[in-house]
Amino acid sequence: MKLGEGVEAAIHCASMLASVEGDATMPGAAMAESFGLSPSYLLKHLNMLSAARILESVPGPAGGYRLARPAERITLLDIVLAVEGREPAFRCGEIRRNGPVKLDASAYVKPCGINAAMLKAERAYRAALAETKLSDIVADYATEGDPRSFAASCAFVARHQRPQKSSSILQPPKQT
Amino acid sequence: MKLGEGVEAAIHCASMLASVEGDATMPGAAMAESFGLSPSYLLKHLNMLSAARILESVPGPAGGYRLARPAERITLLDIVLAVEGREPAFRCGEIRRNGPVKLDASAYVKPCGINAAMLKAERAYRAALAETKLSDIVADYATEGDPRSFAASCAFVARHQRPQKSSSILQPPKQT
DNA sequence: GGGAAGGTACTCGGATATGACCTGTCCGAGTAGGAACGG
DNA sequence: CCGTTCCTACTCGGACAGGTCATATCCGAGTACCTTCCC
Repeated sequence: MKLGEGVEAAIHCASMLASVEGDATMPGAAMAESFGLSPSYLLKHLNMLSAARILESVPGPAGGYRLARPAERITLLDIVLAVEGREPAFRCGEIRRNGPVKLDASAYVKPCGINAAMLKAERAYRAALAETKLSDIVADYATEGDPRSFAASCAFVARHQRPQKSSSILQPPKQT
Repeated sequence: MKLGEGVEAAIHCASMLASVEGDATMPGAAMAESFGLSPSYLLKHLNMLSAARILESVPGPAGGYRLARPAERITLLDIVLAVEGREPAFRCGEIRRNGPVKLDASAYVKPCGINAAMLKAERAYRAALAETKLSDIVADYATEGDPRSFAASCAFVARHQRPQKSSSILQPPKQT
């Protein structure tokens, strides 16, 4: 019953990526600097998020990461499952049938009651995570959080985000 | 997000101990044999349960383990917390303040919204575990489980439980 | 024969090796941008 | 002056060590029962 600390980093990065405009990207090194983490290690978790289709990665000098879909359609459950794996925390090893007395396999067709109870609790856990969207986190941070911290985050995002070439068609790169 | 397999063993042992009569005890080695586990390792988990006042241990040749209170007053949450520890699974490292830009400490008085959301989910998890009593597990096993498996468990308990000296006053040990 | 003392066997309890997983780091593949060169 | 080519710098991605915790095991402390000895 212990979550890796990569979960915290992943959620923070995702909520930061929710603040970038349009299809602009943000390098993983910038986010690592923002949270005081090892860049190479953070890449590992961001890679898991992109493998789960939560983030998109763009290679190249102007590359980075961005959300693969709007923040309203990303839940905390998506992020936690992507980083920690989709298997339930409690795995029934069916130790009840490991005893010396060997019963017929037909005696174990009914699922283990303990397993059912543990999985019911885990469904409640996942349901609570699923009803919290990433947009809720961002909105709560904007309204409830300290204005100074929020302003600093916005400035950091504006400084490090990299607009993409396709978006530069909409906005001419230079006005002369 | 992964529970140790000792949790499963602990719950199975506790539900087995719920079937012993009165203040009789059952040795840990018997339960280890019943589930095909390493006796020495199972003792470790049973020791944690007795440290949490869920089980009582009696040393000596007629010793063993028994429930410290009725099964109606033991929940799955008690067992899980005793084995896995009481700390929440998600630990907020406050990485938001680890960045290069140093804000005043007053900017972080409000708790992290991510931490609040994760803890809310964990409260739901624990609440679901807390509403399942050990007596429910046993009753469900007696009614829903396979009769052959239930009979085998009862026979195993009757064969390995050790009545205590104080109870032998109520039931004379030998009838001649 | 009765009681007491000693020995034995069985139990739990803690201290000690081993292994797997998470953590942390490094180097390589790929691409966009810019500079240099030729037309 | 414009287009093409090459180069460089920056990015992600996967492969490689180290640390920490769960797993597994062994040996010691303690107690009840049994045997033996003494009265």
